[in-house]
Amino acid sequence: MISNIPKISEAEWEIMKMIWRDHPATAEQIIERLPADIEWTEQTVRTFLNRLLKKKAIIPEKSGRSYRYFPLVQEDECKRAESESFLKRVFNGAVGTMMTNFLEDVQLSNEEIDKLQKILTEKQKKKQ
Amino acid sequence: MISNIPKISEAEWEIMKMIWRDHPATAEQIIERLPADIEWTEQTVRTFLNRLLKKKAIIPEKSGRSYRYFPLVQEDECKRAESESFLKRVFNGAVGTMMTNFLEDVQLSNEEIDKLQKILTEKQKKKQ
DNA sequence: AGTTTAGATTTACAATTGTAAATCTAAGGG
DNA sequence: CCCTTAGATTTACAATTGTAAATCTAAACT
Repeated sequence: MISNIPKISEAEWEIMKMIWRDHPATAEQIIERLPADIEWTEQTVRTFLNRLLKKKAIIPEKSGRSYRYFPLVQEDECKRAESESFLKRVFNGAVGTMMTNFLEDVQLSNEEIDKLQKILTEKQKKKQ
Repeated sequence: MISNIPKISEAEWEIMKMIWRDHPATAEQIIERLPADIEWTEQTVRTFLNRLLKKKAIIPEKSGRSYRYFPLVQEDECKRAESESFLKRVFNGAVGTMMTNFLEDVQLSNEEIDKLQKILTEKQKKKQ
């Protein structure tokens, strides 16, 4: 089955992240919970919700006078799709290069480093 | 100085990658060298070139009847900008999560694994 | 019941993007 | 010197996106 993940725009991602994190969510709630650095009017948020509805990324459930929204696409799948697209576009699909680039560029906590190393070691074990 | 990296669209990335890899490049050359799975007419490619010119991402140099294009923005910087944007949009800026996700999802060659591990070890050393 | 109003729905509108076709122009061929 | 033509430039056009305003509608208040 071809998992049909709709194309989610940058602004829509913001909305989807809210809904994934905490659903069902009303427009109201989403508006309240938006990160402080985002300044969208209510109308703007409702527009994005409608576009996500049209794209079948979320599904509404009537609740009193308003709707509660549930995700219809999975966070994991969307992340994977978006990651693939990014990887291909920017790094020609070369994961190694991409990783190296990130690692060199960014600082990580000791815990994060440990975790990554553990995953790598696991991967290596499985290989031989 | 605020390094002014223009927003480069998906199609434009394809062109920029060609120009970074091998410049100066004429429109002709770029068209020839495009990956086989991309089917753009000459006009389409020229449109993208013009848009990149307008965005000051490339710079032309007259050469006979045609132009040779040079990159005006650096590959590294563009990659970094694009990576940051992706990271923020999809993973809320959490590099660790992103990395973990990728690592779990993707297969790497032994060499790549080694290289990544080396980088991680380096990073750890520097920390204490 | 009539009025306000919160939320939903419709409409708007410019910028960007993907995808070119149409047209212009100068250089090379006859 | 005129014609062809390769490449450049201009124009096109629908879809998507960011950003809402305008309007509709049903519920809540008086």
